[in-house]
Amino acid sequence: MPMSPMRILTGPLSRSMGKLFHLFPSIAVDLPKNLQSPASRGYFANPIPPPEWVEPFTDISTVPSARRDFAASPWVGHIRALLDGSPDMEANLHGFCRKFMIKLTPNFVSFLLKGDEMKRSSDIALRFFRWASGQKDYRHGIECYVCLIEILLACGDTGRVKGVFGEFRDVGLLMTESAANSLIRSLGNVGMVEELLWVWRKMKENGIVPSLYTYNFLLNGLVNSMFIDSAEKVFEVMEGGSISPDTVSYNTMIKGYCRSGNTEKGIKLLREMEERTVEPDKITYMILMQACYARGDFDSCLRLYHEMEEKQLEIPPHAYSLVITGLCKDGKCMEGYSVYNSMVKNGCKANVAIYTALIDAYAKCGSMDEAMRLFEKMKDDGFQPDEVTYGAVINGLCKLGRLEEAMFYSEHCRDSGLAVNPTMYSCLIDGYGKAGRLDEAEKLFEKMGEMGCTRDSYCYNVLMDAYGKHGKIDDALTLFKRMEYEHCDPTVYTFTILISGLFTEHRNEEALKLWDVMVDKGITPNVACIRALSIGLCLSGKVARACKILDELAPMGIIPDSATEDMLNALCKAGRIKEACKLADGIVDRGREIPGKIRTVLLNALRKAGNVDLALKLMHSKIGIGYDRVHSIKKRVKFRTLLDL
DNA sequence: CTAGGGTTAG
Repeated sequence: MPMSPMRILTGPLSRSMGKLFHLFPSIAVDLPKNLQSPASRGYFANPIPPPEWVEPFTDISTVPSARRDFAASPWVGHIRALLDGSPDMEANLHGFCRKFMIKLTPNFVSFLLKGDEMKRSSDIALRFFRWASGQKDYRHGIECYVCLIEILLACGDTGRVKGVFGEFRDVGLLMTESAANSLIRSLGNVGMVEELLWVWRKMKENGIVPSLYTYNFLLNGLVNSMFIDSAEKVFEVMEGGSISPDTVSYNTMIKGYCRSGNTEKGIKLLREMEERTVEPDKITYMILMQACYARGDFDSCLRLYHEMEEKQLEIPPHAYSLVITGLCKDGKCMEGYSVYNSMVKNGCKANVAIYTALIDAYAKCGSMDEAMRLFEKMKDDGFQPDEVTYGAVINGLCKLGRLEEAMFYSEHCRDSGLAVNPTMYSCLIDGYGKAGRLDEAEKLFEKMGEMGCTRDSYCYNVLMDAYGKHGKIDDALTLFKRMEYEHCDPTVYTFTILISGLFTEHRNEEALKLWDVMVDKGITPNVACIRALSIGLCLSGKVARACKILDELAPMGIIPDSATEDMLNALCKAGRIKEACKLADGIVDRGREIPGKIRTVLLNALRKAGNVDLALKLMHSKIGIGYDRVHSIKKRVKFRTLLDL
């Protein structure tokens, strides 16, 4: 009986067969039917042999030597193709291994677990793992558990990891250095500290000395789970031991401090690095710069960038992004532009966001022409402006009242296939509204709907504001109803606009009703909203009522700190000094503020309102002073006496 | 091993 080609593959000739396939791919045609079209035998989901069939022979030198035998085996491609997650997967694997007399080893199983098909689905990995453990004369090695755990972790499948890890712990395999390092790294990355520490203990028990890498993985694990104190302790152990912390250890600790909101401590550690001659690298600076940026501390961000420059470190593109956008947000467009220039000089390409930030900053500081020049420049540089860029341009133009140009760019934006978004519409509506061109504002508001653009609360708010500011509060109220009808949730701004508008029309009761509606909806009033209400009430002579409502806010955890000042300012400005004094006395009587502070506030309010005489009178009197230190007597003169004197 | 896409509105 002639030897079947199938048998050749199972024997020691398999490797030479592999070479033959590479040199003469046409040989594959001569293979028995079950290998050419394995689907017909139920082995493969895909009738076309997978690329692995030939791929391992193309460049064997790239395969690590420990794995070379597997990678070079021609049936590896087939067995991988069997890992398809089909219901017959286990049966197919079983059939294939039997037919080719493939003996499973932990080394081979872990090799297969490292394949790409496993990364796609943790289910397949787990099923393969389970199938293998049921095979005769086979027991999983520690590397198999490590691979499986890493796959499950990569899939974010923490629940199943816990199960598999428990099993792994119970099996009682001997811990190895590489297994410990892999596990500490991967468990650390997802913050499974309990399991990580078990591995650490096992490692120590088995006399494995942790390396610098092991320590760094441990630090990273602790930091990722926000165990900063523990990380600090480990770090101290390193400092006192034979393995000194390196740049990575410092970077990890700095990341930890930054993540816990302690950027200052992170910067302090950077200085310590310098003292101990551990060189900070670009990653050190990136961690710190990002932390500073996230906090809005753009000055520190810039300082760190300059330090990087001085140290002649390679500056990553993202660092430029942070510095430029930071400067732009601070309104320092010139400085931002100068950093942009150094970026270009260093061979870094800008991007849409950097251009957008610069355009926005120039527009906001009044250099609209410079902003438009950058807008053209970015296009010359090969960047297509996006919705945000158009948003910045349109906003800038609207704020300057250059509405026709703003409209032109919104059309231009649509013509370039970009959506005109609610942000742009709200800018335009606001622009027309502020210019008193209510018809056009309304038209745009309706057009949005026709264009299929969903209106957000901003769009309603700006139109409502326009109505309110032009004496059309009833139109604003109608729009408010429509907003509710169209399922758009009002915000604190919506209520502020309506409350101010109603007070302007002396419709106090309605304003107060809306305030209650707002509070009932669970919307927390902000400073502007409180100001609208308190000033509105004060000016309509209801000072006591204003004070009462403000007092009611305290139990809700809202401290209206500038409300007193706002009210006194409003009353003084309206020349209603008597009421202002009464209010000042009332606040002191309630014990809400110390008399000295109220005295200063009232004095400033009088001064601001141009009432110099009374301001001077107050300044030279003892009015409002609560405690006479010299005579140790409690003594307070009512503010009301200011007018009686 | 440690860092990695921001930017627009009242």
